[in-house]
Amino acid sequence: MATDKPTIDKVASLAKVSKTTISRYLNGRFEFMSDETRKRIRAVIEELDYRPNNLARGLKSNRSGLIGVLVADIGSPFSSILVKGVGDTCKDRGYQTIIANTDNDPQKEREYIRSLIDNRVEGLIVNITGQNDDFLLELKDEGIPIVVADRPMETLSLDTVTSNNAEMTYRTIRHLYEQGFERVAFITQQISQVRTRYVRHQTFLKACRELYGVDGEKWVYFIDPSDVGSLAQELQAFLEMEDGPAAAFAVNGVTLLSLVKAIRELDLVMPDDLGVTGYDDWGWASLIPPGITTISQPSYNVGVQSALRLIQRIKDNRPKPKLIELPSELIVRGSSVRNVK
Amino acid sequence: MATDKPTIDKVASLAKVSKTTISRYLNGRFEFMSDETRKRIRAVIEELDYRPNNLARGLKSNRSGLIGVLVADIGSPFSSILVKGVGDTCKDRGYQTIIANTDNDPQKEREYIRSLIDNRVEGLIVNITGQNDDFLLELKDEGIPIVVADRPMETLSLDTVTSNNAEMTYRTIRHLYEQGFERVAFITQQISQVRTRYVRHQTFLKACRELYGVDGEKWVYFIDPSDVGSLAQELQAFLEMEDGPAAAFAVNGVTLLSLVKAIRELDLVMPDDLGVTGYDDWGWASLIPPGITTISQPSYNVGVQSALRLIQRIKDNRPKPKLIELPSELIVRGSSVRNVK
DNA sequence: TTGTAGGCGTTATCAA
DNA sequence: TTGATAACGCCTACAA
Repeated sequence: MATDKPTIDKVASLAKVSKTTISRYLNGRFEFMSDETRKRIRAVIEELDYRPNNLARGLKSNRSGLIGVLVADIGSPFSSILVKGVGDTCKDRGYQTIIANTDNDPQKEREYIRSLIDNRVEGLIVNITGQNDDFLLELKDEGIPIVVADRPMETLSLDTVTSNNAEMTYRTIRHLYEQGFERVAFITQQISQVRTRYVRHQTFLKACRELYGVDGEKWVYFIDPSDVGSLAQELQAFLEMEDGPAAAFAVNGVTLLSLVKAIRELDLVMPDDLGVTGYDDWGWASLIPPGITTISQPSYNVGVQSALRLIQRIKDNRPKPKLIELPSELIVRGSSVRNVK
Repeated sequence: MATDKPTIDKVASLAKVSKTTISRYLNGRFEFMSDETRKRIRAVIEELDYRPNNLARGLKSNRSGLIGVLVADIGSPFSSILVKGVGDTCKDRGYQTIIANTDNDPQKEREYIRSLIDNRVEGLIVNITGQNDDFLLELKDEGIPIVVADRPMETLSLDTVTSNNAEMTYRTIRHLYEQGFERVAFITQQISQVRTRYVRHQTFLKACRELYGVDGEKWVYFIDPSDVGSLAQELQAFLEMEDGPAAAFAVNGVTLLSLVKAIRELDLVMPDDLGVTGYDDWGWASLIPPGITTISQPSYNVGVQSALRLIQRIKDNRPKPKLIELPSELIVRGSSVRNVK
């Protein structure tokens, strides 16, 4: 740095008071301060454009003003909008967010968490990979405030903010059923340990049993979203399996995108050849004729609520873990509506 | 925190050496350290799961290991992918990124920058709003390493990583011209002070002069992307203005999305009623029949290069500012290809 | 090869 | 109403 930043000592000497008084001023404790000194201090601070050093503050006070956020994939709209919700909320309350991207890699997740803690973040908002539960619980036991965003832990032993996955999945399958589709392909990435995928998968099976009276497993397709060709093949096979109106449900936005690509590759017409539904309304779903039926998640609000809960917990870490489930919205469009009778 | 974290003192006492030695160990200066003490220290550190406090480190050494990143809108794929590029690159080199979202608001931009500096970030990567040039230059003069990502400053007085906007815009208009479109609407948000918008706008005008021999201003439409209805009206007016094949160019991804929505609202057929091109290939452009012609920007790489340049500059802040222009790609799809002769 | 001591910029506890 | 002074956890001359 060319020009060295002014420190509290410099302010003190120019204002002709001790640094204790400056510190009081900085922390808004004017109770016993004469108006005169207060004004003098303010003048000096403005003059120097003095700003306290947060590292020093944090070191002394154990309050860094930093909140760590881990997301699985910042490149996906879900994560980035969630991050925005967190950021806006934290800013308003005097916190800065440090964001790290785990790429769904449990090892990266651990490394980043360690590093965030080294930077003395006051709390953590985690979109978990699902493979570090024990590690997270240790941290909790060490007293670090943690909120789990979007993907719950199986045990729910941490504060969790998510959306009503089971309900919406069921409702969507029922919608397809009521529209007269006679079978539904469930298109998903490997479940890995991702709890939302798991819940959606299980709910799908349940809906198949209760509505179609079948074991849904035969309609489940595990795919790699980047390999549209294979997906197209699988889809073809699904369609040829039986006659009658068929539909598909994509487990998340990335998968839905692949699904629509595969449909285009096969030159299928929605909903006649295949009814289409799935997770994540990312702006383009309405544009693809005849409009894709999607479940729109409250990502921004998940971010906001996670941040609020975390900040609460930073102030008082005693409360029992709480589960907050925010509602998603099923947006029905042409791709799942059969106009034939 | 329930269990207090171990400090360097604790490690020192358990390892029966002074904290100087521990500090040496932590910083990898084993040159004059006996193998035995080294092992002993390692054992104690593992045993305690000791990790140094970054705040204390940064306070003393003036190296926080933090890099600040400001983006205009983290919710847009452009920003979030850029952020990912920055994050990946920084992580590999031992830096953490603090990300802040300015919402294109110059005041927020200033506030965030101040706050990042309070946290002693070692450098800044900024997707500038374009209205804080003086402020940024002051910071530069104070010795803070800064890289401008995507949106250049008019004066180029800072390191800049961006893409070849002028070239790609010109090439796209020429493509439309060569396809026999007789006029081109330029759909844009308010330029504000956003340099990329400005450059694209100016290039459009230039292309109009050189190719069509007209003043392109009459074909420029300033729109609010969230107001699809108005855009549809304007588009209608543009189409009715004259006969002959007409096309449109959207200045960025957000605008392109609105444009396509408006086209759907008006029930226009691409490319017969309107040829469509524009910035940002965000995954869905290929899905909308007949496929939308887009310019795909190297966002990830802009992030990577920005980070690399910044880290270089953190090490040596003397070099003259450099402009790095990365190539974008024009992806021609059905929306701009006239198959009639 | 290792240790002593002082300081980084704050905050907090006393005492005045 | 204000000020000395001692931390916070680490790094680094300098000394041994």
